[in-house]
Amino acid sequence: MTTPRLELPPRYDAAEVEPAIYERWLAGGAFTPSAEPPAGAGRFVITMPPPNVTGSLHVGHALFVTLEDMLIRYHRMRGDDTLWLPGVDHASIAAQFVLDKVIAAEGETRESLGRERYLERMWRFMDETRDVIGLQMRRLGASADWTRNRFTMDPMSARAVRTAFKRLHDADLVYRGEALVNWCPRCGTTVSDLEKVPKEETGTLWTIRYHLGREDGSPDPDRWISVATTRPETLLGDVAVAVHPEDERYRELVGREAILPFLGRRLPIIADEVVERDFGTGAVKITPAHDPDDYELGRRHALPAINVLDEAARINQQGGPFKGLDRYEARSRIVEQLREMGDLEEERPHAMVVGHCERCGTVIEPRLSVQWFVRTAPLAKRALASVREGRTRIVPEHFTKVYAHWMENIRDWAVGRQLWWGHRIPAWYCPDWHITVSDLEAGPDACATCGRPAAELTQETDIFDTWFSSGLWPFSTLGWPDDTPDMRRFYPTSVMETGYDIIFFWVARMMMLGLFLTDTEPFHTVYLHGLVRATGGIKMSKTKGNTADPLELIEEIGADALRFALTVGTSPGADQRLTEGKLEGARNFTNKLWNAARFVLGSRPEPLAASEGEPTLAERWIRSRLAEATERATRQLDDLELSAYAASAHEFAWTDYCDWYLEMAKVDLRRPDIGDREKARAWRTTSEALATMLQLLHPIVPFVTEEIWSRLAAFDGGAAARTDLLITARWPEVDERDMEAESEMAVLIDLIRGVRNLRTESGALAGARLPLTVVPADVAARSGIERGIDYLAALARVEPIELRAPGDDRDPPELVASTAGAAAWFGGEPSESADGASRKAANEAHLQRGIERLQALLAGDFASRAPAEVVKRERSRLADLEAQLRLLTGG
RNA sequence: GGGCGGUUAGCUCAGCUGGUCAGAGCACCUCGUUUACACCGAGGGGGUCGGGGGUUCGAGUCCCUCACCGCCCA
Repeated sequence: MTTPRLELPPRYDAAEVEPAIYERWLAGGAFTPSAEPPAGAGRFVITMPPPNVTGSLHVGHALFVTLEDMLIRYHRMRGDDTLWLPGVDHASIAAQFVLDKVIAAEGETRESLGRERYLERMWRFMDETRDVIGLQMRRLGASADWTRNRFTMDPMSARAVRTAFKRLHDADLVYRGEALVNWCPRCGTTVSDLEKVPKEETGTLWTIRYHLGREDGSPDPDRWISVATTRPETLLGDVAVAVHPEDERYRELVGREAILPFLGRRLPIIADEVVERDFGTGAVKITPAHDPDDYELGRRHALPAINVLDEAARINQQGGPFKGLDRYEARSRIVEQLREMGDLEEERPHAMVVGHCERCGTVIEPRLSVQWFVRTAPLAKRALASVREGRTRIVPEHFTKVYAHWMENIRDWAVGRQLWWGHRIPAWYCPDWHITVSDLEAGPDACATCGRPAAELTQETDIFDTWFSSGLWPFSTLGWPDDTPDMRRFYPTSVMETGYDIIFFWVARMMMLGLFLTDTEPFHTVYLHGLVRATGGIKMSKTKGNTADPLELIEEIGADALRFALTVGTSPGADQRLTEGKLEGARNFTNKLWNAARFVLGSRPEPLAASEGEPTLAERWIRSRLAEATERATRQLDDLELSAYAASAHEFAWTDYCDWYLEMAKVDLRRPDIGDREKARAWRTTSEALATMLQLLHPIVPFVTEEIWSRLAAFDGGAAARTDLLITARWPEVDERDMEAESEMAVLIDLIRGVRNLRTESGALAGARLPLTVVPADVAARSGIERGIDYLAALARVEPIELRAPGDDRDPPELVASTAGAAAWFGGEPSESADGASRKAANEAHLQRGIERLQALLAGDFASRAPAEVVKRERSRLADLEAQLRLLTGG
């Protein structure tokens, strides 16, 4: 019999294989849902969290692509009507930041170009960038429907944004008002809390004397109240001094006035419970226009708010002598002059947290301005109820608390941004400042209030916060507000998979807007992944420092390995560290699969006869294990236990299939007396089990499984239904288990392990074939061992084997392998090693301890109070241990 | 200040509704070139599950408390 030699290299080369496989999937149209939904199918839809258009693939993207792709591939194989809709986000502030740098190199600025030309330039820039990240995602194997690729600045999205705003406005959920916002003086816009990065810094805490006012309003040179501040320049906007109502030091001063240095403004001294008595002097200056806490306090006490900074954070005309100075310049001048005046009481280093602009690093300035707001309370109420009542489930569950806490304390949402790149707020002002909101692309015909013609109206210059358009993502991408076929077919979506760090900024907004606008939860499950932390990186990519570049990793170890490593390491809601060890292990796994296939393909009998005969124990066993593995994988994927799925599939492939089954299959295939038909059957089992295993593994390691699948299809003349691509193959059905085969094999595996162990203990040569005596515990064990005796001989390297009657344990030597199903020892010249006796003693002691523990347990309340089933299990464990001990001691 | 997590083998982490749950991978030690794979195979050592209380017949698993670490919100 000739075994055909295959042209497969012994090492799997992912870089060689992967690109071609992706092309095959694309060419097969595998990513796009069929024109008509399959009859009777379930539905599974994910709208991909749109990455920033200016970004490039990082390891966080790699994680989400992997997790979503895994779910999508699984459901596609299940036969569900499956859609994974990709897209990119226009990222106003990030895009402007990047473009500003580009045009700076060309000697231009935003202002020099003007809004219109700047936006034209931006659109050209978008032509270069908008597809980049999608193309990078394909390297990971993302099986997204690129025919439905969306962009948050598409006309489709623009219309959804206008419509959403109009509907919110019509429902009185939108207003224009004054509020304190995070202002980036360099970017010239409001930024959200998300875009404000807190950094710990050592600043200075200055203590300043505010002299008390006399009757005539002049400062009393001898009496003052001291306030502490880290931002002295804001004193120009001070309107009061506050103390705690129960602070004895200041009680008598409450109700009096202090005089603001430089400007002579009269500041009432007021009492409020929010003042921290232990901080600084216990008296604080109140600057409502430049501090969030002061703003709140100012509202409670009906104080005015005086804005002293302009858009570039320079002191404005309110700042008297300091007008025109930059905030930091003003700070030092003010400190200097206070010192000269003798009113600088103290100056000391102070650890504090300062908010910086995520984009440009500039210190964020709280600034009072007029903004568009969405009234969130009614929206949040519904969004909270959806989660509370289980219509949308958050995974992991404990994030429900985080979500609820935020929804319960929600603040109105400032949706305007003072930027150019984005969706312009569709509000128009007439000369009398009447506001008209329109969802028409061309804007309103006339003022809704006074009827002035469109020509007299001017549109709001602010644009929307980028999160406003991404908040509409699950439905704007499907054609909302139109009643499109996609809306009807794919909405609401199924799982929103994203990072926990944007639960408020994105998930919460999608919930609120989705419920309000579509009257249904936009998804039934929110799966929150964690962050991928820094890594040492894989050996060969040290140039990048400690950031792992997914594209480099894919080059080195393959997309499958990267996917596998990321998945095994992930746990919903928790961060992970991507280590070199994990990456290597994952690469080794793809190589293991490759080599298992190499063995199967290489051992195909030539020619391949028709199958005949009853399956061997190994065949029955692997089929049963496969049934169990299928059941498990199905349940884990259904339950979103993605890391557990990857781990169990790995375990099955490596341990059950490769280590045990293939080794036993070798025994079956190489039986000297085997007929062609029997051999064909045995081989087909290896190949069919491999095929099923590939199906189970495909969602996590799609490339290598597809590659093997195609080679198997080309090579396996007999197997049907394997001609198509694996990506569109059906997920395996769960077969019946064969419990007899499984329990017989369990005894056998246990015994083989025991004998291998005995070999080490007795110091026998690893390669030497030794005679073995086996004493089964009972008849069932004996029949299993008998059936698998050739496996025992081969895998434990023993022969001949004397298989005795159950319980026939005459003349055991010192060293005995003792397992639950059988005892065994080497026959012939018992090779006694030096530590044999102590080994035996240790084993005896171990068994003895176990027995005593169980005896004590069963003698106590346990026997009467624990469930019968549990007691029974412990009793049989005890019996097992006792039997093992008897064999070991020869009595 | 409020809230939410975490603390399990040298490292990275699993352990669902309390009852083989003390595990996996890597690392480590010993052996091994049997024709899929040394990116491999066989065997092995290693943890009083952060500390202390409590509930229970029984607790990494529930409750209380303390310590340390992290994140979010203010």
